[in-house]
Amino acid sequence: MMASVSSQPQFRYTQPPSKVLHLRNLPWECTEEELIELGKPFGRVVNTKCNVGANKNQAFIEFADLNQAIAMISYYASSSEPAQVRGKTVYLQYSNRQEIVNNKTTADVAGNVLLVTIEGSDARLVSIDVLHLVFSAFGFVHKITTFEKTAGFQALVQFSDSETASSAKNALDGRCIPSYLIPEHMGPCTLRITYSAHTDLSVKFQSHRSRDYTNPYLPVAPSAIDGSGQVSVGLDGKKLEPESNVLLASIENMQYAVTLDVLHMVFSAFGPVQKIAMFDKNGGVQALIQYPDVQTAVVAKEALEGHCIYDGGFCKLHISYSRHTDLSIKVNNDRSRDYTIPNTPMMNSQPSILGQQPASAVGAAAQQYGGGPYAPALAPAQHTMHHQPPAGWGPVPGAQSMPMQMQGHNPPYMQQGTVPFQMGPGMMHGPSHPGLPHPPPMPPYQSQ
DNA sequence: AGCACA
Repeated sequence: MMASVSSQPQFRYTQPPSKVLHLRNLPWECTEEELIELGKPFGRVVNTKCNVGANKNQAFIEFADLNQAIAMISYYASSSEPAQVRGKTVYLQYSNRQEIVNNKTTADVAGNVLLVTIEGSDARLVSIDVLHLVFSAFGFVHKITTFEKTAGFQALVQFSDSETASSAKNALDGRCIPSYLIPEHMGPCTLRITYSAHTDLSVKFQSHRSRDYTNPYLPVAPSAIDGSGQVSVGLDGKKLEPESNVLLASIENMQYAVTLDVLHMVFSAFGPVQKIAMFDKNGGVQALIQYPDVQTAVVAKEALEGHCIYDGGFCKLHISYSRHTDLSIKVNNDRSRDYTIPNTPMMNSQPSILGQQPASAVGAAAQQYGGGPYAPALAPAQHTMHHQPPAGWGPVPGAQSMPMQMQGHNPPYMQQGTVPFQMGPGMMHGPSHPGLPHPPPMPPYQSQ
């Protein structure tokens, strides 16, 4: 006999699982949006096709992953409530196809990330800040990445949700960037917008090509296109970030421990450091460093941005201006310290971490800056985007084993005609001495 | 119940 199934079985059990589901008994003019809504609770719907079949009341839903399709089938297999669209029960089964084939791409499926192509002869002169400004009018922009493709200059703009992204797309697709946001000599820049298949962009650090605005310690550009003074200054990609006496340093590729004292020494090369607060952010370490004045912070930022605390691209600093002006240090510990409080035990808590006191280290390093043995450590890093992971090799003293050179990179810390690496007192040369920094090759302390 | 070429 027949197994006892309900009078209207929603499922056919003979189909092998597929990430494509076949739906039938749909209301007559079911939209793709309704299909997405139906499938959304179970996973990411990457494609749909509706109005298929003889009576145009069938459809397909394709999930990103087979398990998501299984989840939907499984749910409704045991649910007392059948799957419904507009109150009408729809019947689900695995499709006998493995993917929906149509001329639609993910670019037509609404998502929270937009793929923006900037058209125009001067398209690549459009800065990421202008893009941020334009798209922020529709909601909080989480991240932006820009890149050059055969299609031209493109950007991925990430919103919180597809609704916000859709409103931006609807308003901006085919439109030009407002002329007051770009210099007069630039021709019109038209935006062509589709949906991206991305849902969360990977932005490793802030740069002129990519930004992550979800970091609360980074300045946020004006959220509306209001024509105020700030909007015209974003073309160099930097000016929207107001200067501050407090720097936000994030540490990339942190192979070695970077302690509060290391940071204090590095940043003290430019002037008195008043306060430091370290914290973990997005799986990395960041620190806020407070100077008494903006000028000192500017000098420190300019000198340190993109430089590495340790050789071999380790512990690369990315520095921006914080919106803070005075840090609130509640307790002095190994993560936060207020150096302006006279009776505070500063180095005492970790008496022997440093080979040298910061001041002497700075003095010793000062003469070396620009070509001496210590210079490599904080030379400008040119490969800011894609460092090779250092697995398998350690920084070994001696020119014969410069790993980045061996990998065919132009080692950013190498300076022509100089001995690339020499050991010095207190120098860091491998993971066996974590916490020992290079003396920072900084300009001498300037008190003004 | 049924599975498409836009």
